[in-house]
Amino acid sequence: MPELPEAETIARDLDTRVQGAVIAGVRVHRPDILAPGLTAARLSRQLRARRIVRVSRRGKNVVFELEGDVRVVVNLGMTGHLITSDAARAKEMRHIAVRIRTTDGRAILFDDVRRFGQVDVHDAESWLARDTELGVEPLSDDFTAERLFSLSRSSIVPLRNWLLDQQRIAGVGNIYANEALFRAGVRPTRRARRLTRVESVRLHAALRAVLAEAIEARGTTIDDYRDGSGEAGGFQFQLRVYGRDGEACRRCGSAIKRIVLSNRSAFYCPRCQR
DNA sequence: AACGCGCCCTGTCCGC
DNA sequence: TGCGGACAGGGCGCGT
Repeated sequence: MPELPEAETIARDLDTRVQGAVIAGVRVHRPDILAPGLTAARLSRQLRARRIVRVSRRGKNVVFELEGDVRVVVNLGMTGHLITSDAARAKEMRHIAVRIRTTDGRAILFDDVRRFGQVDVHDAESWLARDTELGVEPLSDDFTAERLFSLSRSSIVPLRNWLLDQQRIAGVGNIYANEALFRAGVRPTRRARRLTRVESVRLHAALRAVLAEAIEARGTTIDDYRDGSGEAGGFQFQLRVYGRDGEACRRCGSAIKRIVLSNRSAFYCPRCQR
Protein backbone atom coordinates (compact mmCIF):
# COMPACT_ATOMS: atom_id res chain seq x y z
CA MET A 1 0.00 0.00 0.00
CA PRO A 2 0.46 3.18 0.65
CA GLU A 3 2.75 2.94 3.65
CA LEU A 4 3.39 5.72 6.18
CA PRO A 5 4.86 8.31 3.74
CA GLU A 6 2.05 7.79 1.24
CA ALA A 7 -0.66 7.97 3.93
CA GLU A 8 1.01 11.10 5.33
CA THR A 9 1.10 12.75 1.90
CA ILE A 10 -2.55 11.93 1.25
CA ALA A 11 -3.60 13.15 4.71
CA ARG A 12 -1.80 16.48 4.21
CA ASP A 13 -3.32 16.93 0.75
CA LEU A 14 -6.80 16.18 1.99
CA ASP A 15 -6.39 18.36 5.06
CA THR A 16 -5.70 21.28 2.75
CA ARG A 17 -8.61 20.43 0.52
CA VAL A 18 -11.43 19.48 2.86
CA GLN A 19 -10.69 20.92 6.28
CA GLY A 20 -13.82 22.77 7.37
CA ALA A 21 -16.07 21.05 4.85
CA VAL A 22 -19.37 19.64 6.09
CA ILE A 23 -20.46 16.15 5.12
CA ALA A 24 -23.73 16.03 3.23
CA GLY A 25 -24.01 12.30 2.73
CA VAL A 26 -22.23 9.04 2.06
CA ARG A 27 -22.59 6.55 -0.77
CA VAL A 28 -21.16 3.09 -0.36
CA HIS A 29 -20.70 1.39 -3.73
CA ARG A 30 -18.71 -1.59 -2.46
CA PRO A 31 -19.98 -2.59 0.97
CA ASP A 32 -17.24 -5.19 1.41
CA ILE A 33 -14.69 -2.46 2.17
CA LEU A 34 -16.59 -1.43 5.30
CA ALA A 35 -15.13 -2.68 8.58
CA PRO A 36 -16.78 -5.87 9.89
CA GLY A 37 -20.12 -5.00 11.44
CA LEU A 38 -20.26 -1.53 9.92
CA THR A 39 -23.19 -0.86 7.62
CA ALA A 40 -23.60 1.86 5.02
CA ALA A 41 -26.62 3.14 6.94
CA ARG A 42 -24.70 3.53 10.19
CA LEU A 43 -21.71 5.14 8.47
CA SER A 44 -24.06 7.59 6.80
CA ARG A 45 -25.90 8.36 10.01
CA GLN A 46 -22.70 9.00 11.96
CA LEU A 47 -21.16 11.29 9.35
CA ARG A 48 -24.03 13.34 8.02
CA ALA A 49 -23.93 17.06 8.87
CA ARG A 50 -20.59 16.82 10.65
CA ARG A 51 -17.75 19.22 9.93
CA ILE A 52 -14.28 17.88 9.08
CA VAL A 53 -11.98 19.40 11.70
CA ARG A 54 -8.77 18.03 10.22
CA VAL A 55 -7.31 15.11 8.30
CA SER A 56 -4.42 13.28 9.95
CA ARG A 57 -2.63 9.94 9.90
CA ARG A 58 -1.96 7.07 12.28
CA GLY A 59 0.35 4.34 11.00
CA LYS A 60 -0.79 3.68 7.43
CA ASN A 61 -4.31 4.94 8.15
CA VAL A 62 -5.75 8.24 6.98
CA VAL A 63 -7.94 9.69 9.74
CA PHE A 64 -10.75 12.19 9.14
CA GLU A 65 -11.36 13.91 12.46
CA LEU A 66 -14.93 15.17 12.63
CA GLU A 67 -16.80 17.37 15.05
CA GLY A 68 -18.10 15.52 18.07
CA ASP A 69 -15.01 13.31 18.41
CA VAL A 70 -16.06 11.08 15.53
CA ARG A 71 -13.33 9.68 13.28
CA VAL A 72 -13.48 8.07 9.88
CA VAL A 73 -10.44 5.81 9.57
CA VAL A 74 -9.39 4.70 6.10
CA ASN A 75 -6.85 1.94 5.56
CA LEU A 76 -5.81 2.05 1.91
CA GLY A 77 -4.79 -1.59 1.63
CA MET A 78 -2.63 -2.28 -1.42
CA THR A 79 -4.39 -0.18 -4.03
CA GLY A 80 -6.52 2.39 -2.21
CA HIS A 81 -6.76 5.99 -3.38
CA LEU A 82 -8.25 8.96 -1.55
CA ILE A 83 -8.88 11.97 -3.73
CA THR A 84 -11.28 14.88 -3.87
CA SER A 85 -13.74 15.02 -6.72
CA ASP A 86 -12.52 18.45 -7.84
CA ALA A 87 -8.97 17.20 -8.49
CA ALA A 88 -8.09 17.02 -12.18
CA ARG A 89 -7.38 13.31 -11.99
CA ALA A 90 -10.55 12.34 -10.13
CA LYS A 91 -12.08 11.10 -13.37
CA GLU A 92 -9.38 8.45 -13.59
CA MET A 93 -10.78 6.66 -10.54
CA ARG A 94 -12.50 3.58 -11.93
CA HIS A 95 -13.14 1.56 -8.79
CA ILE A 96 -14.81 3.94 -6.40
CA ALA A 97 -15.87 2.09 -3.25
CA VAL A 98 -17.11 4.99 -1.10
CA ARG A 99 -18.10 8.55 -1.93
CA ILE A 100 -18.36 11.08 0.92
CA ARG A 101 -20.23 14.11 -0.38
CA THR A 102 -19.69 17.54 1.15
CA THR A 103 -22.17 20.41 1.27
CA ASP A 104 -19.99 22.50 -1.05
CA GLY A 105 -20.86 20.13 -3.90
CA ARG A 106 -17.62 18.18 -3.85
CA ALA A 107 -16.87 14.67 -2.59
CA ILE A 108 -14.04 12.66 -1.07
CA LEU A 109 -13.59 9.53 -3.18
CA PHE A 110 -12.19 6.29 -1.86
CA ASP A 111 -11.16 4.16 -4.82
CA ASP A 112 -9.71 0.66 -4.41
CA VAL A 113 -9.38 -1.92 -7.21
CA ARG A 114 -8.46 -4.87 -5.06
CA ARG A 115 -10.63 -3.86 -2.11
CA PHE A 116 -8.07 -4.82 0.51
CA GLY A 117 -8.71 -1.39 2.01
CA GLN A 118 -11.12 -0.66 4.79
CA VAL A 119 -13.30 2.18 6.03
CA ASP A 120 -14.24 2.35 9.69
CA VAL A 121 -15.86 4.90 11.97
CA HIS A 122 -15.00 5.45 15.62
CA ASP A 123 -16.25 7.40 18.60
CA ALA A 124 -13.71 8.62 21.17
CA GLU A 125 -13.75 5.40 23.10
CA SER A 126 -13.41 2.93 20.24
CA TRP A 127 -10.72 5.08 18.63
CA LEU A 128 -8.69 4.97 21.82
CA ALA A 129 -8.93 1.18 21.74
CA ARG A 130 -7.88 1.02 18.08
CA ASP A 131 -5.08 3.53 18.61
CA THR A 132 -3.72 1.41 21.43
CA GLU A 133 -3.51 -1.63 19.16
CA LEU A 134 -1.12 0.23 16.87
CA GLY A 135 2.56 0.48 17.69
CA VAL A 136 4.77 3.51 18.15
CA GLU A 137 4.90 6.19 15.45
CA PRO A 138 8.41 5.87 14.00
CA LEU A 139 8.80 9.61 13.43
CA SER A 140 7.69 10.57 16.94
CA ASP A 141 9.92 11.31 19.93
CA ASP A 142 8.57 8.17 21.57
CA PHE A 143 10.45 6.07 19.05
CA THR A 144 14.03 5.77 20.24
CA ALA A 145 16.85 3.40 19.36
CA GLU A 146 16.57 2.00 22.86
CA ARG A 147 12.89 1.26 22.33
CA LEU A 148 13.61 -0.42 19.01
CA PHE A 149 16.27 -2.53 20.68
CA SER A 150 14.09 -3.57 23.59
CA LEU A 151 11.08 -4.30 21.35
CA SER A 152 13.22 -6.59 19.23
CA ARG A 153 14.43 -8.78 22.11
CA SER A 154 11.37 -11.02 22.28
CA SER A 155 11.19 -12.10 18.64
CA ILE A 156 12.95 -14.64 16.46
CA VAL A 157 11.22 -13.38 13.28
CA PRO A 158 13.38 -12.15 10.36
CA LEU A 159 13.73 -8.38 10.70
CA ARG A 160 11.99 -7.65 7.39
CA ASN A 161 8.89 -9.43 8.69
CA TRP A 162 9.32 -7.99 12.14
CA LEU A 163 9.24 -4.44 10.78
CA LEU A 164 5.92 -5.08 9.03
CA ASP A 165 4.09 -5.81 12.28
CA GLN A 166 1.91 -2.76 12.91
CA GLN A 167 1.58 -3.54 16.60
CA ARG A 168 5.26 -2.85 17.22
CA ILE A 169 6.03 0.07 14.91
CA ALA A 170 3.13 1.58 12.97
CA GLY A 171 3.41 2.53 9.33
CA VAL A 172 6.34 0.56 7.95
CA GLY A 173 5.53 -1.62 4.94
CA ASN A 174 7.53 -3.75 2.56
CA ILE A 175 9.24 -0.97 0.63
CA TYR A 176 10.51 1.03 3.61
CA ALA A 177 11.35 -2.05 5.69
CA ASN A 178 13.72 -3.19 2.94
CA GLU A 179 15.10 0.28 2.34
CA ALA A 180 15.77 0.90 6.03
CA LEU A 181 17.53 -2.45 6.43
CA PHE A 182 19.78 -1.60 3.51
CA ARG A 183 20.70 1.74 5.01
CA ALA A 184 21.37 0.08 8.35
CA GLY A 185 23.56 -2.57 6.71
CA VAL A 186 21.52 -5.44 8.13
CA ARG A 187 20.12 -8.40 6.17
CA PRO A 188 16.35 -8.77 6.02
CA THR A 189 16.71 -12.38 7.18
CA ARG A 190 18.41 -11.47 10.45
CA ARG A 191 16.34 -12.58 13.44
CA ALA A 192 15.06 -9.59 15.41
CA ARG A 193 16.56 -10.88 18.63
CA ARG A 194 19.98 -11.02 16.95
CA LEU A 195 20.07 -7.31 16.21
CA THR A 196 22.96 -5.80 18.15
CA ARG A 197 22.65 -2.60 20.13
CA VAL A 198 24.85 -0.75 17.66
CA GLU A 199 22.76 -2.01 14.75
CA SER A 200 19.56 -0.96 16.51
CA VAL A 201 20.91 2.58 16.60
CA ARG A 202 21.63 2.39 12.87
CA LEU A 203 18.25 0.85 12.04
CA HIS A 204 16.43 3.45 14.10
CA ALA A 205 18.19 6.27 12.25
CA ALA A 206 17.69 4.54 8.90
CA LEU A 207 13.94 4.12 9.44
CA ARG A 208 13.46 7.75 10.35
CA ALA A 209 15.63 8.98 7.50
CA VAL A 210 14.00 6.88 4.80
CA LEU A 211 10.46 7.70 5.97
CA ALA A 212 11.24 11.42 6.18
CA GLU A 213 12.87 11.45 2.75
CA ALA A 214 9.95 9.57 1.25
CA ILE A 215 7.47 12.07 2.71
CA GLU A 216 9.63 14.84 1.28
CA ALA A 217 9.38 13.14 -2.13
CA ARG A 218 5.57 12.70 -1.67
CA GLY A 219 5.72 8.92 -1.55
CA THR A 220 6.70 6.02 -3.79
CA THR A 221 4.71 5.23 -6.91
CA ILE A 222 5.62 1.76 -8.20
CA ASP A 223 2.40 1.29 -10.05
CA ASP A 224 -0.74 2.85 -8.76
CA TYR A 225 -0.16 4.90 -5.62
CA ARG A 226 -1.45 8.44 -6.08
CA ASP A 227 -1.53 11.42 -3.71
CA GLY A 228 -4.64 13.40 -2.71
CA SER A 229 -4.66 15.10 -6.10
CA GLY A 230 -4.18 11.90 -8.06
CA GLU A 231 -0.52 12.63 -8.82
CA ALA A 232 2.34 10.13 -8.57
CA GLY A 233 5.03 10.35 -5.89
CA GLY A 234 8.75 10.66 -6.54
CA PHE A 235 10.59 8.38 -4.11
CA GLN A 236 10.71 5.44 -6.56
CA PHE A 237 13.76 7.16 -8.08
CA GLN A 238 15.56 7.06 -4.73
CA LEU A 239 15.01 3.39 -3.90
CA ARG A 240 18.26 1.54 -3.22
CA VAL A 241 17.09 -2.07 -3.07
CA TYR A 242 13.32 -2.45 -3.36
CA GLY A 243 12.41 -3.84 -6.79
CA ARG A 244 16.06 -3.67 -7.93
CA ASP A 245 16.98 -7.36 -7.98
CA GLY A 246 19.75 -8.08 -10.45
CA GLU A 247 20.69 -4.40 -10.66
CA ALA A 248 23.92 -2.97 -9.26
CA CYS A 249 24.02 -1.82 -5.66
CA ARG A 250 24.39 1.96 -5.74
CA ARG A 251 26.97 1.77 -2.98
CA CYS A 252 29.21 -1.21 -3.89
CA GLY A 253 28.12 -2.38 -7.32
CA SER A 254 27.14 -5.91 -6.29
CA ALA A 255 23.96 -7.38 -7.76
CA ILE A 256 20.93 -6.79 -5.54
CA LYS A 257 19.24 -10.03 -4.47
CA ARG A 258 15.58 -10.86 -4.17
CA ILE A 259 14.41 -13.54 -1.77
CA VAL A 260 10.98 -14.53 -0.49
CA LEU A 261 10.14 -14.25 3.21
CA SER A 262 6.65 -15.28 4.30
CA ASN A 263 5.45 -15.14 0.71
CA ARG A 264 6.59 -11.56 0.18
CA SER A 265 9.67 -10.30 -1.64
CA ALA A 266 12.64 -9.00 0.28
CA PHE A 267 15.59 -7.24 -1.37
CA TYR A 268 19.13 -6.71 -0.15
CA CYS A 269 22.72 -6.20 -1.15
CA PRO A 270 24.71 -9.32 -0.24
CA ARG A 271 27.85 -7.26 0.27
CA CYS A 272 26.54 -4.21 2.14
CA GLN A 273 24.13 -6.10 4.40
CA ARG A 274 25.33 -8.72 6.88
C1' DA B 1 2.21 -15.61 23.12
C1' DA B 2 4.42 -15.89 18.95
C1' DC B 3 4.70 -17.58 14.42
C1' DG B 4 3.83 -19.12 9.63
C1' DC B 5 0.57 -19.83 6.32
C1' DG B 6 -3.49 -19.23 3.43
C1' DC B 7 -6.61 -16.12 1.86
C1' DC B 8 -9.21 -11.84 0.56
C1' DC B 9 -9.50 -9.43 -4.87
C1' DT B 10 -8.22 -7.47 -9.36
C1' DG B 11 -4.94 -6.32 -12.72
C1' DT B 12 -0.64 -6.80 -15.21
C1' DC B 13 3.20 -8.97 -17.00
C1' DC B 14 5.96 -12.80 -18.60
C1' DG B 15 6.94 -17.24 -20.65
C1' DC B 16 5.32 -20.74 -23.57
C1' DT C 1 -3.09 -14.08 -29.86
C1' DG C 2 -4.21 -16.88 -25.93
C1' DC C 3 -3.54 -19.02 -21.58
C1' DG C 4 -1.72 -20.13 -17.09
C1' DG C 5 1.05 -18.72 -13.37
C1' DA C 6 3.50 -15.44 -10.64
C1' DC C 7 3.33 -11.30 -8.46
C1' DA C 8 1.78 -6.65 -6.41
C1' DG C 9 2.44 -1.03 -1.31
C1' DG C 10 -1.69 -4.99 3.45
C1' DG C 11 -3.72 -7.35 7.06
C1' DC C 12 -6.80 -10.84 9.21
C1' DG C 13 -7.84 -15.37 11.02
C1' DC C 14 -6.45 -19.90 11.62
C1' DG C 15 -3.93 -23.90 13.57
C1' DT C 16 0.25 -25.12 15.94
